[in-house]
Amino acid sequence: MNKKQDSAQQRILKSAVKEFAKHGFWGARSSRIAKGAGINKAMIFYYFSSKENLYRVIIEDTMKAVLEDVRKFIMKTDSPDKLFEALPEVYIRFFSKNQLLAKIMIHDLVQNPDHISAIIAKMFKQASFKPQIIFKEMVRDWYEKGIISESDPVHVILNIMPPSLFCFIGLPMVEAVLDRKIDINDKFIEDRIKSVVNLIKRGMLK
Amino acid sequence: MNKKQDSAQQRILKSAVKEFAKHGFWGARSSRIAKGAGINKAMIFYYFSSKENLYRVIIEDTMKAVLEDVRKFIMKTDSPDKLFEALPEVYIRFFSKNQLLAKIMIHDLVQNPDHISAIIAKMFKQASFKPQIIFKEMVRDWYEKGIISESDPVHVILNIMPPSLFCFIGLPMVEAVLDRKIDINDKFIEDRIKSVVNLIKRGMLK
DNA sequence: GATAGATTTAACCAAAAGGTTAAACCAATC
DNA sequence: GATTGGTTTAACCTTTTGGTTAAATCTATC
Repeated sequence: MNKKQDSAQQRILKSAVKEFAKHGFWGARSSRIAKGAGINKAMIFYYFSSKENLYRVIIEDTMKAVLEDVRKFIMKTDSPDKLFEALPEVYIRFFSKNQLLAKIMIHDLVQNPDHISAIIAKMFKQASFKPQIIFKEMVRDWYEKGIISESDPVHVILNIMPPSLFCFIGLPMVEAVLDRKIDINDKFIEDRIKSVVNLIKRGMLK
Repeated sequence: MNKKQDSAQQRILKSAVKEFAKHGFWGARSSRIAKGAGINKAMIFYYFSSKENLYRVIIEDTMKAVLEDVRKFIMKTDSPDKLFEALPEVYIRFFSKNQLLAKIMIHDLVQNPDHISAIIAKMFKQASFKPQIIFKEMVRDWYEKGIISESDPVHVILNIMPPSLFCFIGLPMVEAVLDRKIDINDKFIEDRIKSVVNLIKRGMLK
């Protein structure tokens, strides 16, 4: 730990991310967060006023970071080819670097679906670009031109996001099914990106 | 509630499934489970001895049911065509009927990856058929014959499972992104199956 | 209708949880 | 070196939790 480099606040945040990822909101213990951060438990409440608020800060920071990455990528893409390459890549790279955040997000999504969707909706309202409209129009346009084979934007997203986002969470099941250990190294990440891009391009582009 | 038809044990199980799905293991409250089942809290411990054991029973029953469904389907399939149609269908149908169980499984997978993989491993050891070997050999064989384009069984599974399994959990995010309500009715289920089957067959078959 | 065994209950308990508090500490400013 | 304001601590408090217990009730068998 970089107890001297990081401020108490940052150390609390780092420790909390680990704790929430491992145990979810309800399983997380503020005493363990304190211990992990090497500070007194009272400091959590001094800086973040409550466990719930600390959690909220983490979720919102995470979502902002993901959406910012996605935004950067999506703005650069004008053709389905590029989009179907860029989206899996940005998701997989982000969540392979931030596997703890992926876990926290999944937790939140399962336990409190309205929470995360409210955050997304709020961010989109504030943002200058409107992914809802951009994405919907893109898909309709491409389908009408006969470029892609899937007409419903809902299924387009559901075909792209889960194979990218959930691969880290689902891996233990795959390991069990195939009776083989898989470690998430650089090669695995590159392979996963290639496989998903290939799947999506061949599966949805005409 | 069918308080007269179901036994106390069954009512506890039903109520517990709801509670665990909504709040996860740590967020679940035995008092709420009791209330939901319309029985005294002590009965939970009378029949299931602990909250943890109640949880274990539910997880194991669920896994058994899923694997039995999958087994039935996989035994009937000898060609990649059939497998790539059957797998998404069995997953999507099972978890659309048992969305609460899907949530519990995801919870468990995130919070305690070793737990669920140990259950799977144990079941496979007891089972007469060996999906690990069958699946691995199938994929290798098909790849060598040039039937499929993905050689790694890990990625084959990661391309099939998540778009099927996680679609119900991920839906709130899709709703937020597209700014549209989506209800999971029969038509949605059929569309989802079609879309995934299409994606996988076109994406991985040569 | 007495006995026995399973089922159900209200009342209780110890431990652990999130959160508070008041005092101490520390660094900068005057 | 006294004052100020942010930071840190140990000790404490309240509520809630999973879990227990001993007595009561029901059910069936003889």
